[in-house]
Amino acid sequence: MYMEDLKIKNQAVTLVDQVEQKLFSYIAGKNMKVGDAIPNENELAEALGVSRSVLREALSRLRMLGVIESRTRRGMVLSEPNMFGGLQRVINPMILGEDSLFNLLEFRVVLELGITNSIIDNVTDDYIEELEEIVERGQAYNLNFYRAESENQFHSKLYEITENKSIKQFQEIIYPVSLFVRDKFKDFFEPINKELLQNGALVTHRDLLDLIKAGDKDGFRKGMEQHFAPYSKFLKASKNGKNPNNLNHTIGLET
Amino acid sequence: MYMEDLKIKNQAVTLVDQVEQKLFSYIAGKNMKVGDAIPNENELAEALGVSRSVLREALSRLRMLGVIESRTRRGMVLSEPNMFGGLQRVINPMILGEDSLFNLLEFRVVLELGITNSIIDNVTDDYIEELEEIVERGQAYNLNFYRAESENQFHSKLYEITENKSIKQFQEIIYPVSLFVRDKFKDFFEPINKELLQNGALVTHRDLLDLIKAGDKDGFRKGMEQHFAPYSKFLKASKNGKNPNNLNHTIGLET
DNA sequence: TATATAATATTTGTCCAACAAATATTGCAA
DNA sequence: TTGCAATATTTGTTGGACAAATATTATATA
Repeated sequence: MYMEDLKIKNQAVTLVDQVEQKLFSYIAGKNMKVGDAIPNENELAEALGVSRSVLREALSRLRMLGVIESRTRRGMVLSEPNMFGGLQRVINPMILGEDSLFNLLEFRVVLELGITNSIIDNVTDDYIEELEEIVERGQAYNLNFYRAESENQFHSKLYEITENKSIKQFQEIIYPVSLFVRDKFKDFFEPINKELLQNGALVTHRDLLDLIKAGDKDGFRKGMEQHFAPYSKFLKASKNGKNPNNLNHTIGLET
Repeated sequence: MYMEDLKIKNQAVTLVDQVEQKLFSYIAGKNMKVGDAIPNENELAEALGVSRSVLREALSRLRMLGVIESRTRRGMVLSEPNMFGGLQRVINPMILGEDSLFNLLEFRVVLELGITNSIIDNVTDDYIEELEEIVERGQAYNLNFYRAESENQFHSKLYEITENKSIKQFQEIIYPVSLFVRDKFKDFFEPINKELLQNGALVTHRDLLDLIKAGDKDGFRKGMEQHFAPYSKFLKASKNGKNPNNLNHTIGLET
């Protein structure tokens, strides 16, 4: 028996939770496909032995996730859910703790390093032209902090090149986290960027684009690693000083 | 005006949707933190000008996402949401279309290639020992299809080494997709694995572990790329034959 | 007075009944 | 057969009621 099991549950599992569970297993169990009809509310409520209100609270959850759609008199049908709809909702209000924020920042870096091969493989002349325009529009105004617009467009375009809608959607949802962290801890990032600039180790979007054009997988990946160096340093520092509150202190020691 | 705007909405935005939206902006707007109390249902319903039922259907959604917790008589408080709770729910029942499944498969490959650096940086003797045990337990029984248990444990452990809970949770949710696809299209994977085996190009978990122990970042990454080669080939084939129904045909042409 | 116990009030969880709005179906008329 | 009107059905929304849990208050006892 694990210690967790001893924890007093803040609330017994509610009827709605159980119904939600049953609905999901009903759908999964019947091997239903998108477009298939679902019994109407009265039938479901009776079959489940709960009131229509409880059922509807559960159905409301499925509706939010996009698992079902419903129209008056036409009933409910299964639909293809938006995989990251839930993520989008909970990220928007920044109630996430710093641990989660840092995890997401690292997630983004990892993801972007992971797609480098795919980018080189998939890139076309059209894509390169679009990247060119984005880079030209985004003249750096402060170290490697590009104008937010161009910054976003450039990285967004990289994901677009993978032609993987899920990855792209995910990136667009968690991208604001990078901005948030970068802004909140600018005291950490600015000296690092300054140092990189002095050492000539700053990898700009222009540099990255040139590497893409050269079709140099290893070079491009290493370029990306260097481009994300400030984030990597930040994440490393945050891991050493476990407690986020100590972060500023940790930073003071490291710079 | 975009064409999309012309599309007949399958249903006007419902009251519950609007209330959900307002609740999220309420939370975001007030800069609320975890643990903060939320007005009780009657107050909220009145303030929003909707019935308690509608409000509760919206609250039910926030509860599912873990944004709020509620207990009888103690009211509702903000809580730290589970970022991937929604994803977990919609992935479990395999109602996702093949496009989404393939995207998720690629997502996994990308992610695992992206964490290779982090793994080399973070790995400790303890982790290596755990990996050793996992590899020993999992003697290959059929080409590079490891016993499912060991397969899962090995890759799961790699994510664990990153010490990023979000990435690990994400991986665990989408991992079943790999198994599902691999099983569904085994006619595609088996000849490829056979070919890799004959060419001595099969990278096993043992090989990967040796690369990790050597601390060889480039080697480890290339090893992972090779380890995922069957998936990469599969994804490439699926992209060429756009229509998933043609996939078997495409495969026939390519092998 | 301090403490334990009982009564009370409040808040979420659940049920029920009704009506509104949309729309599929049926029946009727031209 | 086609077009239109009446009907029925299904989801959307409201309001009220009670149950269950628990915080708060009042009461009784040492």
